[in-house]
Order: sequence, then C-alpha cells, then structure tokens
Amino acid sequence: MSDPTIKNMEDFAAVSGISRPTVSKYFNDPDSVRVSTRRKIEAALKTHNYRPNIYAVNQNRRQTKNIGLVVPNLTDPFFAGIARTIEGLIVAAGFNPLLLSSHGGPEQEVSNLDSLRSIKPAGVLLAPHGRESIDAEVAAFAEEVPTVLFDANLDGIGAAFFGSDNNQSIGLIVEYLCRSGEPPMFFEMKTPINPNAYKRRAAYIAAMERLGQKPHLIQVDGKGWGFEEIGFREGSAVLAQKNLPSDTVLCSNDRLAIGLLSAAFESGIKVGHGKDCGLRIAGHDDHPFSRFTCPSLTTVSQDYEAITARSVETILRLIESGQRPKSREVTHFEGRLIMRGSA
Amino acid sequence: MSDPTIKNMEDFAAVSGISRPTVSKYFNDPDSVRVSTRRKIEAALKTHNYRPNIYAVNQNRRQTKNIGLVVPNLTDPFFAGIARTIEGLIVAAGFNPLLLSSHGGPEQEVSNLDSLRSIKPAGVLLAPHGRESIDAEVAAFAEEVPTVLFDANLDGIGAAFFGSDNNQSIGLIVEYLCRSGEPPMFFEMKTPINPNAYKRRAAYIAAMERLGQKPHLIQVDGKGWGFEEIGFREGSAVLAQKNLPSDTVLCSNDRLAIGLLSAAFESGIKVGHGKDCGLRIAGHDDHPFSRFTCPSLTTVSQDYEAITARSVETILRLIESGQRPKSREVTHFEGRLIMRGSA
DNA sequence: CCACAAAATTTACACGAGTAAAAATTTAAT
DNA sequence: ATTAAATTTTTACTCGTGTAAATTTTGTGG
Repeated sequence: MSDPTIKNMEDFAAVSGISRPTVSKYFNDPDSVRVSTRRKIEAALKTHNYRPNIYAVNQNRRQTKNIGLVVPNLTDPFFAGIARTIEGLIVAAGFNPLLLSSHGGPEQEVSNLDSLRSIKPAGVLLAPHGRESIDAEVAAFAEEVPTVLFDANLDGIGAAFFGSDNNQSIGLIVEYLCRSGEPPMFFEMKTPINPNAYKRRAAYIAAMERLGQKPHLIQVDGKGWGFEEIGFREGSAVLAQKNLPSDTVLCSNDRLAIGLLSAAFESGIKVGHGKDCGLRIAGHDDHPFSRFTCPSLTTVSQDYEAITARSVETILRLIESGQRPKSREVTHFEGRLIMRGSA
Repeated sequence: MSDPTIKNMEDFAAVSGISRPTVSKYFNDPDSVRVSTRRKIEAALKTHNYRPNIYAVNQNRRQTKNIGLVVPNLTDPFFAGIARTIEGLIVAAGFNPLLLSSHGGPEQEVSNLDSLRSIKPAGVLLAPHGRESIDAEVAAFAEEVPTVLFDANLDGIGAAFFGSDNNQSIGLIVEYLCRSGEPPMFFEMKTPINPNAYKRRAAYIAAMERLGQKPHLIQVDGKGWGFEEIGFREGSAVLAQKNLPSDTVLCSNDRLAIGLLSAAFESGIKVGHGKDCGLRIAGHDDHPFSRFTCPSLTTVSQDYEAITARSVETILRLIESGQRPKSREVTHFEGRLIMRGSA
C-alpha cells in the first residue's frame, strides 16, 4: 500500500504510465482527462497510495481550496453546532474548512484572521465579536480576502451577511409572553460581549412599546462568556429583591436563562406557567441544552440551517466568480417560537 | 503598511539590507542572527509587512510546525473546553494547532487522520473513538506520525496516553453514594459510543462488590452523541417502573445525568438528598453545565488540566527529540468528588 | 482511409522558500 | 594591530507541483 519508492508526482506518473502534467491535471479535476487515462491513474492510485504534496500544490495554485471559519466561541454549543454544520457543507463542496475559535476575545479574532492570512484562504466565513476597536481590522481583512459574515453583522464589512432577525424573534416572544401572562422584564448583561445582545435589547424595548407596555431592563454586571455563571450569580441577587414589577423574565440568551433557572431553583422559586409557579423565564436561541433544563426552556429558535446554508452558498459563489459582488447582501432570517415549560 | 512591491523573501531581504539566507535564518529562529542584523530585519518588518509563504516554507522544512488535535466531538462542551486549553498550550510552544472533530463517528476519525496526513504534522494529539474496526487505522497512523492519545486509551497505540483513572473516580463516587444513602444503580447506554464508558461500567461493578453491594446496571438503548436526549427518553421509561431496587442512580456521564434529571422533573420526582426527595442522581465528568442543573449535579471532575498539560508536554518532547520513546507511557489521573445538590 | 478535433506528451520555466559550501566580512579577544 | 571565531554574503542547488507552448498521439465522423 504505502510505497516508499514513490516520492512525488513524477514517480507516480511513471508507475501509472501517464505523463506528469496529465496526472497533475487529473488531481485538479478528475473529469478533465480522458476516461481511459483516468482509469489508469486510479488503478495506480490503488496500488501505490500517492497523494500530491499539499504545500507544493498550494504554492503554485492561484487559489487554495481552503475556507476559513471563525466563530467567537467554540465552547458555546450553539456555535459548535453551527461550525459542525458549516464544516460539512464546505467539505461537500470540495473545499477544506479551517476552524478557528476566538474565545480569547476580539484580540484573538484579529490574531485568527492573521493566521488565516498566511493560509491564503480562498474565502472566509466569520462570525465576528463586533468590537469597534477591531472592526477596522476586520474590514481590512475583508478587503483582502472574500469574506462573508454571519451571526453578527458589522456595517458594510464583508461581501454579505446572514443572521437572525432579532427584531422579529424578540417581538415574537415578547408578544407571546404578554399574551399569556405578565409582560416580561428583560434580563441581560450591562455590557454584553455578543453584538446581537444590543439588537435584542432594542427589539425588546420596541416590542414592549408597540404593545403599550413599559419596558423594564435588568442589566447585570459580568464579563466574558460564562453566561450561566453570570445568570446564576446576578440572577440570585435579582430574585432576592421582592419588589419586581413582573413575574416574567425574558433573557437575552438561553445560557443566561439557564443560569437564572438555576438561581430560581436555589432560591426555592418554582418556575413555569402553572398556577403554583412564581416565575416565568424565557430565553433566546434554542440552545441545544434548553430542552433539558428543569423546567424545559421556552425560547426562540434561530433558523441556523438557513443561515449556514446561505452563508456557505454565498462564499462559494464569491470564490467561483472571483469578483466582488456589486452590492452587499444582508439577510435576516426569522426565528420560531419554541414553547416549553418555563414560560 | 502592505507593500505590493514585496512579493517574496528576496524582495524583503533587499529592502532590509540583509541577504536572503540570513533573513531565512532569522524567520526560523530570530535569536540565531546577530542582534544588529535582527534589528535591521525587524525594522524592515515594521515598514514593509512581509511574512514568509507558509506553503513554500513547509515544502522545504524537514518538519512542519503543525500539531494536529483530534477530538471525538466538539459539540460536547467537555471536549470543546479541552480543545481550547490544548490549543493555547500548543500556540504558546510556538506551534500551530489544527483542530478537527470526529463528530461523524469513527469513520470521520479516520478521515480526519487522513486529512492530517496531507498536512504532514510534526505530531498529533488524539482523543480516539475507540472502535475495534478502526483501531488498526489509528495504529497505522501513529506509526507514521508521532501521536499521543488522551481521554481514551487504545492498547499499545501511540507513544503515550493520558486520561482519567475511571476505576478510582467511579470508586470514589460509588463509595460516597453508598455511605450517604442507598447504593447506586448504574445508568448507561447498552452500547456506549465512548470507550471510557466500558471502563466505568466495570469500575462500578468492582466498587459495588468491594463494598458488598449488588451491582445493578440499567442499560438503555440509543446511539450517537445525543446523550441528554437518550438520558431523557430512556430515563423517563425507567422512572416509570416503580419497582426499582434503589433510589439512587449513578450515570455513566453528566450528559446522561442531565437528561435523566430532566426526565425526573417531567415525571414529578423531586431529585436530591433532602427527605422529601425521591431520587438521587449523580454523574461523571463535571461537565461545564452541571453546576447549573436543577438541582446542581453531584459528579466527579476529571483532572483535565493535568491531562492536557501532560499530553502537550509529551508530544512536544517527542517532536523535539525526533525519536520514538523506548516505552509507552500510560498515566491515569485521579478524579475529584464534586458534591452538589442532586445526590 | 482521411481529415480533424481532442487529448496526451515533451519540454521548460515558475513558485518561494530551505540549505549547503566557500568566500568575505564583522566582532571580540589578545 | 593581530588573530581567531562568529556571522554574513555569494552562489547554487533542492523541494514538488502548476502551467504554458509546441508537438505528437488518439479517437471520431464521414
């Protein structure tokens, strides 16, 4: 199987009885050679187990087959799931995904983009942190490399954006909560790390006002990605004060809600929409674990199939066409209400 | 900043006033050149923003600076956390981590190793699925590339293994559960996907017998990595039958426990060690979310700092020495009991 | 069998470095 | 200033593949 005599394409071409340039052509597109020669090559491939040296290939190709994929935090199952899906789509398209996580924060996002630069990717899919401080660097990168943003938008940066319609999704759940009980307060971090959080805050306020309700923001301290911890710690403090204007809490995301759920449990407050419940809690994102909280979490699911599919399609089209799109496409997909036990 | 006139090391050497071979030397080890020339190069670097072409570099270097990191499933926050830690250590050592997840199962593990082959990594850290069907392929890979296994051991494969002492950790929690209430039943999948599960099963039986208790295995159906779902679905069925020999359940891992916790909640069974509780549930792994379940989950934490640190150290030493170790090092780290609300 | 198009071969150069050997230069020590 | 040691420069070759141009071979239709 492994043939130490075959060190390069030259050797392999020899044993397969085909000239090297034709073999090279075959590896770039098996269908570009005559079937008879293709069969010869593939026969030789079976006995001799050769593969082109990736580094030599990429040094000479005008374009690599690499597509970078940068997510803000792989430790968050939401992004892990998205990454997995996107990776699959990229592989299916015959490209090579390169997964990077910016869990270190915006600085690491920049450093990730820098790593990608040396890989010379054909394109990049980026879910940005969205800090003003680094937006300029992201913009510069997107000028050099075809880049599609997803999850979080940065105005005017990248060739396209695909994400959720926070306005619609938050509106959806606010309406549901108002219809089915007391109007919700909004539980969030004072200075959220996730750019969508700001949109959700605004969407909450807008929805409440649309419904003739007075918005009530509960903005807690805490930084970083330890949302459950923050939701728990700060939630415990919030629940301790007894003069809250509502018994319903809409959390900026499911992970905060999971922490708050835990805080309520520890505080002996029963959560749910039963008569004996003292608190309703809802989230946003339909986090993989939110089906299994106690009680299960009412939330809004993002249409991440659409987001991933369209993002990949777009970057592939961009790569194939080899040119910038005339206009920047911005698409927000609608969320779906997921009613469960907690609200 | 970006200088279109500088296309390669030749050009850069020209503007920095240093010869190309010396510049090359600098990039391979900045300390290998005289300080005066280093300063010249670094000055030029600031104005001209050049970096060596990775593909050309790797084509000619005897060794790449790439270290592959393969985990069974990045969607599992436990592995996501480990991957993050290991990535940091690899970067700190001046290497370039390449993260791959085998969520597709053993077949994808093989395909991941195959992808790594073309990257020609200096070394690989692998947390294997451990299916007999593919062990041979993993073994073959480990013969070609310096490989260290972690999390799950495969007999005799790879240069070293670092993982948890399931025997100790399961013994620990079984003893605790026996001491503090009814002896536990063991809740697990009939045919687990995770190789550690088999060790834990055996460890449970051994611990129970050591304590003079009769082991009771609850082996449920289900396949794949949807542990919470399996724990919930099958757990609901188990909890429905009222003639269980014990009110205490030790789950093979935390994610199953999370599902079971959810099942208990839905069934109206209160979980915990209070007098009014009908069920105690414990897990294993100290999953990032298990602090926030309701009630919080009693479990055993793996010493994953030690596992990650030693794994990285070992692969680095292996790479540096450039030779196979005389003997295969196998190290099991002890777990720590994490007592919380659920048991 | 001929003509013609399609595909393969031959030849040759390019890519962007690593690296080795000999010659020239700089540095530090005497 | 002299000398030896340490660096740098010069020169030249290597790695493995992409790719282009000219030439030859193969396959197809009439």
